[in-house]
Amino acid sequence: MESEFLERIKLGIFLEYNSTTIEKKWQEYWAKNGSFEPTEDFTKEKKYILSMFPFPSGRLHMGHVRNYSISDAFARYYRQQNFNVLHPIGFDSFGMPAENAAIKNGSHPKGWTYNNIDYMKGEFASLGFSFSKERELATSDELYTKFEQGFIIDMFENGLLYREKGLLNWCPHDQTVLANEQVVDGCCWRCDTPIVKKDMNQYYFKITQYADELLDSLKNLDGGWPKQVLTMQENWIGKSNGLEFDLFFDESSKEKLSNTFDSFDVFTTRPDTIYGVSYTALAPEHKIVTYMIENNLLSDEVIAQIKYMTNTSSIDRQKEKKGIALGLNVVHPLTDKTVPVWIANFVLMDYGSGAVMAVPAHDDRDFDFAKKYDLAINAVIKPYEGELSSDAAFTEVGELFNSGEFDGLNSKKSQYNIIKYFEENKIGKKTTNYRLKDWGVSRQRYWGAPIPFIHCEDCGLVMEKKENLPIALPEDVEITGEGNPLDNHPTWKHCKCSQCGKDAIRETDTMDTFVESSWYFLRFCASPANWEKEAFSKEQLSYWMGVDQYVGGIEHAILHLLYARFFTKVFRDLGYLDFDEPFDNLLTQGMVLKDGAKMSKSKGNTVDPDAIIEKYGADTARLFILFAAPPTQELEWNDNAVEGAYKFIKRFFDRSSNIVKTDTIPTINHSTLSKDEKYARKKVYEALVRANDVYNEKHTFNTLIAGTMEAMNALNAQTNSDVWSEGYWILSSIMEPVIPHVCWDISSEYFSLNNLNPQVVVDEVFVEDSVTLGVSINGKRRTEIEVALETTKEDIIEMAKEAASKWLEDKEIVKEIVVPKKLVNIVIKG
RNA sequence: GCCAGAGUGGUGGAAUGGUAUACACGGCGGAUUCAAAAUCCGCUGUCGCAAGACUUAGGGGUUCAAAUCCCCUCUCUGGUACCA
Repeated sequence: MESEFLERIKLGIFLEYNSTTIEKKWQEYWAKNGSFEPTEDFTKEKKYILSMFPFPSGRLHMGHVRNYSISDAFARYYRQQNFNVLHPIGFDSFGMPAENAAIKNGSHPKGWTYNNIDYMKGEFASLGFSFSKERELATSDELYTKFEQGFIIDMFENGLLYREKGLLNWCPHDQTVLANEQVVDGCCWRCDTPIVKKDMNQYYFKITQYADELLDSLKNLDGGWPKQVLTMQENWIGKSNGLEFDLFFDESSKEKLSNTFDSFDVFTTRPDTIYGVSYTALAPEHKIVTYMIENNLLSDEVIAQIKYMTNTSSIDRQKEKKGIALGLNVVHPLTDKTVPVWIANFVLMDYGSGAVMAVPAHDDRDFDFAKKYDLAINAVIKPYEGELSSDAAFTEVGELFNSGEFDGLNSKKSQYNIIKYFEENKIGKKTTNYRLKDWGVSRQRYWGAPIPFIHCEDCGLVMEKKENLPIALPEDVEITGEGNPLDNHPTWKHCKCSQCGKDAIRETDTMDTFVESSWYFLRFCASPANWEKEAFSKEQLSYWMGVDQYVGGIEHAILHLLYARFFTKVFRDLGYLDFDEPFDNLLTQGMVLKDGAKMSKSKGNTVDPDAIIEKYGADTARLFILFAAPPTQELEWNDNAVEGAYKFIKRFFDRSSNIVKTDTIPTINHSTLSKDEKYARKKVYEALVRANDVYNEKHTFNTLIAGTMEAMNALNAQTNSDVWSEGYWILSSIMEPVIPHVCWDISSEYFSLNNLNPQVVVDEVFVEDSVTLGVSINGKRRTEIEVALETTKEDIIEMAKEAASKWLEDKEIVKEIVVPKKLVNIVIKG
């Protein structure tokens, strides 16, 4: 008997799949029913599924679609599993592109931003993402600014925010300061302009106070976070242990410096090489150098060279080692020999103390410099095997010599002894240094949250009163690209001192936008009913946090993810919350490529999500994106494969006509089924088993989709309508997180939406009467045998030998191995 | 340089010690059609007429058995980089 659909295929009649109609219908249904709002019933088990929120640039790109397709699959799955799911979205809406657009086309940053947000909300809806609507927010909302400014004040009061003059990274194009984390290869992370150093006042978050904890608690994230990200953060924090000690000038050098300085301190991670010190080097910005310039102790020519060094961008400074002898000497702390003091361009003022001891014999960098300027190279470590070479520095572990009482020690182990010696004689101490710097957060731009401080002539730097928050941006500004619009505004900055009431000046710097993204995930936990009243409550935070699954791009591995961890720890210490880490599990999705390159406007290889939705529908876009590669890998766009995804959905929709309407899963007597029918059931339940595994553990949606396709192929090879119905009951349930619209449509048409629930695995479908075993000779597969399930091991071996007799002639059988239900391996000799 | 990750058909990828190449794309052939699209069916790792042999970047090792574990080399990707 032929099934109805085979008849229809012959006649060319299909169920017409119209993505637009179906998707619109269900999007309206979800919106009307508030289907994706979490409940406030905190007795239910929860899942907090979060994707990194977008900057409202105007339109979604494929990277966004991938990001939210992944998080939406998680959210929808856990909703099916009866969890209380929080899957919120917002917009990281402050930032320079809004101002750049204003400069370019005269729009107001606010209007530009909120227009974009409206458009992008429409795109989210058309993709069927199951975001909570009630909790949508934009970080440029005044309500958001209000609470953020409150936090800033709290942090300032607790010494976690301070203002200081310092050498800053300045982007000449964007006319603003950048954090170290925002300088990429010496250039601005946004516009690629080479950075220059500028001396100015700036606000800093004291992130270095948390350096140790940020590093140590990375190990608690092991397993939940990709290793790569953990390593990147570890390297970024850059903890190193070593010895810090003072180098004292000799008498004549002290005189030259008019006894203003008698020493400077240096840091080394290689105290074992201390006897090999043959020169020392200061950063060109070092205070001793500055003193010498100011007091005319150096020739004009030398001063010009120093100025050149300090004004060179860090990229150029790295090209060639340059040095200047200062004509000063220090005394070696252990040998009392004099050691010359140099300026070297490779010594960085902002690491350690801006001065180093140099051991050319055992450090590549010091070696290059010594060769160039013909300085002494004193070896003090020799290899355990082989000879020391004079052509290169020996940087391995070896045995100490020419090192006084430490001779003969293993260089690695001697570090402890040498540090101990320095400490006992009070000439130095064990120290830890970090690469991590405090986070500079002020920006000289308009479109950001104002820093809520006031400069008063009498009181100095004072905080704004909390009841006056938010300090909102003025709307009547001119954005020209020249200077800081807040500073140029005629009235905005004039205010009264919050302490003495006298006329004062408002701080015109605004905050780095990474401040907003450092706590938005906490704001989402707040019940919208209380949004006006409070930023969030401890009770709500302790229910929803930490984020069970965070999904976003690897490009945020350091910046955002480090700052968000820092804020969480600060908020904990300020008593706002009581956990240590914000994100329990992190999935970093790969980039979307086309023709092997990242999709970008400048390369002209973008694919517009709206166009794909219009042509094929949101379900096709989502299916392709989740099927083409595992989420953590790069995804190569392929128009043909998109077409393939569309065809699968069409087929999936069309064959649903084989379902017999039912409100419960059909009961099937498995033993009465034909071989094809049994096989189809097995494939369906295999897909179910795989689905649970994928959603909970492996996150390889591509294999879940492949499993569904296999099950469809198997269903297609049989005609039992109960098997069809059961198959669809399960497949439309496990595929709902991926292609929600078409699954809801089928489910409502045939199952009264009763199948979008946890599905029970039926074990009987996996029980088989016979099994095919591979037969291998010496591990190489040669043939196969089909055996009944209860066949004894001996019989299996006999059958295998017979089947493989061709390969066994004249051979001695050494061993026979039977792996139940898998294979037989026969080991032969000769 | 250092640190991490990866290398499987023409392509995206599957298999995490047990029948390598699932699923899909592309290609080829067929059915349907006046024709095309759509749809359906079949074939498709390499060499070979076949029997068969070979095949997971390359080399070595462990094991009855390795894409998978270990060692070496190469290549690619990402991060970081004169960090003392």
